[in-house]
Amino acid sequence: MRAQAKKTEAAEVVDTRTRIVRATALFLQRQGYEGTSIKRIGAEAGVTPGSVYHFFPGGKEQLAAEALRYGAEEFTELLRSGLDSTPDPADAVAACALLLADSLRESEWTDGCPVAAAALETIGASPEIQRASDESLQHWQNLLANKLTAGGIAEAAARALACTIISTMEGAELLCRVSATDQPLRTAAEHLAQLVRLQERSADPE
Amino acid sequence: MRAQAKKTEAAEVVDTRTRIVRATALFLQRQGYEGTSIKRIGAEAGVTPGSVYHFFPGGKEQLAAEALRYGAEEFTELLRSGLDSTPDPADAVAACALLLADSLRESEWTDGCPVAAAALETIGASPEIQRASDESLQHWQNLLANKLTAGGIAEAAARALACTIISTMEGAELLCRVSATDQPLRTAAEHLAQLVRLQERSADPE
DNA sequence: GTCTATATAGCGATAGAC
DNA sequence: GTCTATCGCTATATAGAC
Repeated sequence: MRAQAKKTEAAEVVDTRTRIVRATALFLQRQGYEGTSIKRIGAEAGVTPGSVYHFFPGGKEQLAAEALRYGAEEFTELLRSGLDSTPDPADAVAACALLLADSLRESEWTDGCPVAAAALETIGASPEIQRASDESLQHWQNLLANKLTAGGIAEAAARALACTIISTMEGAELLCRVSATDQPLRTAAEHLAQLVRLQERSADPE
Repeated sequence: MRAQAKKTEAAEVVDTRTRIVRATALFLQRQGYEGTSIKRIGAEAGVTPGSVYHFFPGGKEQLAAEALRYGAEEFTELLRSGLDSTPDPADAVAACALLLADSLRESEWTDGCPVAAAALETIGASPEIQRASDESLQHWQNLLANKLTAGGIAEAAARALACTIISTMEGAELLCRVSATDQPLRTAAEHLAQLVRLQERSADPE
């Protein structure tokens, strides 16, 4: 059999550019932006710094912005998975928080949100990264809002709820990782479900 | 009282060590841990790097841990101010979120939580900073829980609520700073007040 | 497209004069 | 207690061979 890539093979083969983006996304989740060097990214991807700059002439900032969007897509999948797990919006939101807790514990709290750390480090300093962060956070809120409106919650209330859900999940993730426990996200799951049910009742006073 | 400092003076006089800690706390809020250098800290404090190491032989890590606690105390004061503004726990919690929004907007979203950025960058890499972060987050939760129990909420429910309140405020701060709007924190204030009232009713079914 | 080699700068940290 | 000077290292980024 040839050495070339077949999707069915166990060891996935990806092109160099993708390996670089993946390595960057991983380090952004673990150490943020400033703590991640092009040299280490290259080493993880199996290339030299020169190759990194070949694909990303805009340097570290361009690479980070693209890796941030790449990593954000993974969290989008987690959200989709949680939201599709049940038709009930409140239960679905709780499922998302619990999935996140499981995912974080799996990496022993090392691999977190690809947006949070990099965004906090570069606010007001890198418009490129800030824009990518903002778009990811907005996208997640849209996914949630769609589920909530589909469940009968009014548009405005759904958008507000979606915003608070992302806020709470982001903050609870911080507390989980710092304390190395899943309690904050499990508690958040409970409270967010209560909050969703509260808006359901407000909108539908039968 | 010492001879050098008088609190009533307009231009506050502080000793070198305190100036270094303050400068570090400021940079931690703006750029996080990795993006802050000893050289810049010294420049901001008006001393050379050598002086910084004179006061902090443990280096950047020791200095950051102490500055983090120093900066956390400022947020403690903001929390106290919000909690003391009204006897009603739900209103008090909302007041805290709104005070935070005002404080962030005042710096044009540049100066954020002294814990969040540094903690996310150093999880699993600096036990010293991680411990200081954890203690600050726990302390804030204790302040909130006391207010909630004083308002008639049962101990366990109050602790859980306090955890979610800090989670939501931390996450909403991230969303506010990234989007340069106060909407996430204002929405969070509303939702957190609803959540507190919900536990009040559960505990006291009159 | 990937490499070696390097330019330039900044980093954390230390030694020792004053 | 504060300084100057510097060590050893790493950073981002570039130039050019292959």
